[in-house]
Amino acid sequence: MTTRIEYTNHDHDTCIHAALERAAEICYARGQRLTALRKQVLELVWHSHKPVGAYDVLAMLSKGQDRPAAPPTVYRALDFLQEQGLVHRIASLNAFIGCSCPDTPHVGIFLICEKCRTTRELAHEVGGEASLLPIQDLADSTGFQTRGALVELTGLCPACQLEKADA
Amino acid sequence: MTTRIEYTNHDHDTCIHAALERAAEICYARGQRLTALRKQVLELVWHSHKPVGAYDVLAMLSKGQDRPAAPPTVYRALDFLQEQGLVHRIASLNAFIGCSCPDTPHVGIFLICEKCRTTRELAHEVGGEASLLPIQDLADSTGFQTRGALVELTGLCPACQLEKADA
DNA sequence: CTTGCAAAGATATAATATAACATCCAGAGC
DNA sequence: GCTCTGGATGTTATATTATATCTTTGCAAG
Ligand SMILES: [Zn+2]
Ligand SMILES: [Zn+2]
Ligand SMILES: [Zn+2]
Ligand SMILES: [Zn+2]
Repeated sequence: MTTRIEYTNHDHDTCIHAALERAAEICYARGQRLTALRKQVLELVWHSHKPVGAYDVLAMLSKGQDRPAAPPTVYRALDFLQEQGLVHRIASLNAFIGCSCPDTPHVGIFLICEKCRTTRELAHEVGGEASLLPIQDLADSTGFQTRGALVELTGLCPACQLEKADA
Repeated sequence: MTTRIEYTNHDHDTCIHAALERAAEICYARGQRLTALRKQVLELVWHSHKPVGAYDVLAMLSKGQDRPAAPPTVYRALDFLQEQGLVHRIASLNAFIGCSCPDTPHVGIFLICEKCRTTRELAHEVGGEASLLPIQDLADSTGFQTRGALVELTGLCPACQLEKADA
């Protein structure tokens, strides 16, 4: 049984804070440096439960600064965060989202709402990784050696289904 | 049991020809116009079993022309071909590949070789669509209403595994 | 102190994709 | 045949995403 998460009416500051704490622990344990910039980018990515573009991060990062940041600044930070498994890239949106379970490496499985863009990661949930096995098996049976994967489902989140029914 | 397809040493002209024939039939049956340009773009996408970028198509299309084609020309043709299910977009590569089973609409499942880029579509094969069911079920259990999906596995194709063993 | 190295800054440019408007052309109806 | 019409294509400009390259900074080991 999968727990249903409601993103409306939740204390998102807690989400952000927890993510930053865990990121710091993980990087410390691995001898990696979660610098101020990297931490700030991670915080901006966690700004919502919707994937955020690199240039959105760039804009947020630059807001109120005398000199705006340049693209490589953001991309480098995002590269680091991806390497550490702290964020995932959503290929279908050219955007990034914080990983909800960065402790162990995993293939991300994402449910992306076409209407509100709210995106939920399933991989870490009960049965998440297991649900990939049939595809893996099929790939194996063709002699393919899988090293990475990308699973993105698009559709309507529960909240947006209700809205649609109202209209 | 899945049939193993070898892309080395096959008569690829036959692949291309068959794909164009079927595309013509499908478009005719649907009252859609497979114009000369669209057909040419489809042929260029089928040029290999590797995903091809829009600008690669553009370059091939423009070769030997007095005035080179412009990006919208190619993107419009690719949009049409995608709508008709004749090509798929590979999000992780920003590239396009001919669909090997365009008769019925389906979610593409792709095996992408990291070394030679040869890409194989599994969705249409025995068990292909079925292999998505566990993920679908998991999505359903969270109340998500799935409308589309994207599955891309990266790794090594059989041929490149052998090469690696040689080295 | 200085030397080395990773991170970040700065500049330029590449690669991918779309907006907006003009023109063409095949087929329907007269 | 002629004209009207709508989809397809041509054309120009620009938006969006990402990277290459070189310089500077900051920190810590020796
Ligand atoms: Zn994750
Ligand atoms: Zn939604
Ligand atoms: Zn072939
Ligand atoms: Zn290969």
